[in-house]
Amino acid sequence: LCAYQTCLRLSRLTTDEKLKSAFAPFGQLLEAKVITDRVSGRSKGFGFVRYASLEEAETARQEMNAKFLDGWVIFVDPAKQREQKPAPQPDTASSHAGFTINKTVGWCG
DNA sequence: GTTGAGCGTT
Repeated sequence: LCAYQTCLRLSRLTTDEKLKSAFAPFGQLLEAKVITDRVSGRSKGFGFVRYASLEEAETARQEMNAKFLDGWVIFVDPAKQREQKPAPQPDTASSHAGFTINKTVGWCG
């Protein structure tokens, strides 16, 4: 992975600009987004920020965790990937030696 | 004008 995502629990008054301006000086902010409700179009009360390296995310976490933002103490936590990995199922093809038919796996070209 | 233990529209 080339980026570290961070989940933020913040005030409803906080917007993307406030989030970006609040977490920008701590590192290279690749993405700063406040989750808003699709129906009401207002903030859900949390957002996400993505940094280019881990130390930047750690610095932002240590500097902005449990700090005041828009009159509200926010929480900074590592976020889970939105794209969860498909399932790293172990291939049992090589386990059954002898019964393995020539399965075409790994044809990248 | 509302708020808090958790996770998002590409």
